[in-house]
Amino acid sequence: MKVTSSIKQNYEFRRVYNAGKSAATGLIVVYCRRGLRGRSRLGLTVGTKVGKAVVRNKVRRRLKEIYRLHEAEMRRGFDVVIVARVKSQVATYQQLEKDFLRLADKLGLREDQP
RNA sequence: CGAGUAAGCCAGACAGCCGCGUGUGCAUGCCGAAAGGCCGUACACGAGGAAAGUCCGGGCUCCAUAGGGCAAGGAUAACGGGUAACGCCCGCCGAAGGCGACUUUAGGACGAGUGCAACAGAAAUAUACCGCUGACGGUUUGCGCCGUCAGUAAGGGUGGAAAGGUGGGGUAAGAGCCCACCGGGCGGCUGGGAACAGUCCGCUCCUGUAAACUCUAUCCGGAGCAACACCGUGGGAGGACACAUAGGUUGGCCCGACCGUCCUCAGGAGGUGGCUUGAGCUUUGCGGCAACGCAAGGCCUAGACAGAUGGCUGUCCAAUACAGAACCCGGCUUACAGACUUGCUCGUGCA
RNA sequence: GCGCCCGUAGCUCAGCAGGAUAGAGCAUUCGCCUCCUAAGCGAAGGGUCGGACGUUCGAAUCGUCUCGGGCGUG
Repeated sequence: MKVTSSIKQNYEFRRVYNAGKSAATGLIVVYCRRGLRGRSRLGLTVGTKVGKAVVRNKVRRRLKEIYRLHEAEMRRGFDVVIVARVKSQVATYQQLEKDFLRLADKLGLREDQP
């Protein structure tokens, strides 16, 4: 991912949860917060409740892939955290993609579509 | 052909586009005093049979320990072998199941001691309720009946279990009291490397329970890669030096603000190593029933640190299960869609 | 990684050095009481003791394996 690094430290996640805006569907929750200028950052949270290691890996990889494919459309300079909910373990890739795009529009993370 | 049984093996394949981790090479664009880091690009490699549960056994590291033993605590339990070791594996014996191939098996000791055995039953490890028998006494013409004392585990019913079982002799009635056969135990003899087996001989100890305490034999020091080693801002402890209207830092100077200096020790956050070449995999030959061992040749096969395998499309296929390395090995256990191979057994038919 | 605990009625818990009817409180249903309700009183229903296998004459209790849940600690 060219302009996006990842959020790693727990306090950074906490800052986004507390001080950021959020939106949710049944599958995922998206938090966002204005961060460094020109650099976007992505954090993924897939808790133990979602499933076993294989299931969590699959959900995380799908979310990462969704973000990667739509990175070009996103506004820069935001810290974004995507939290997977329990239902996401049975969702298809297409469902996850649809929900993410809807939430991104709602939070104003995407550039205005031409 | 059908039914079964045992063992082994695979764990979707191929192609295209986008994307990820590690290593090597190239390029030198950016940062840096340098070491090096970031970015780009090419190539190679990139999860499992259980990576899982964490139930055992080790390696490795640190701590403790002169060396050894005892106690405590824990584990294991027929015998022989394999192994680095094991509670694992192989072979074999006994027991149980199956027509059979074969499967299952915590399988030492209750003849060292202690405990427990509810309810039922007269009585539960010792016993006389009913019954049977004898003696004495009473009663009766007599048979018999009643009482006291003694003998008796053959019969009754209870129970998981009632002094090993069956038959005969014997006796007042009975009893391993005696005999024959049988079960189990102990000692001897024969066979076997051993467990063990035996139409052999002797003894006569014979309820069950040790996944009850216990006894016997063997084994075990503790903790874990977040171990441990190195670097290590700030702060801490100790020592030496300096003793204060001093000195240092900030600053051109004053005011103001802050502060002892050096050395040693332990070391939070963070970083680097540990980190993958190993009781390794594989081919052939030899030894062994086998587990396995030996020799020669070949191969290098993830190493992350918020943690790499995903998305889309097409073809084949009946369909894709259980599931993600985290210091490393040997096992065990558990989960699992299916595909394939081989040996053997039983039944049926044909020649 | 290491260590520990708990699964029993719809809920909260007893019973766990084996003994055969598995109890208690709350809740549920029915009856009494009351003009009605609550409270009170009386009764009833509801459990394969998380699962499987074993030891034993007999297992909620003992052993092994397993499933689920929770906690401590570096």
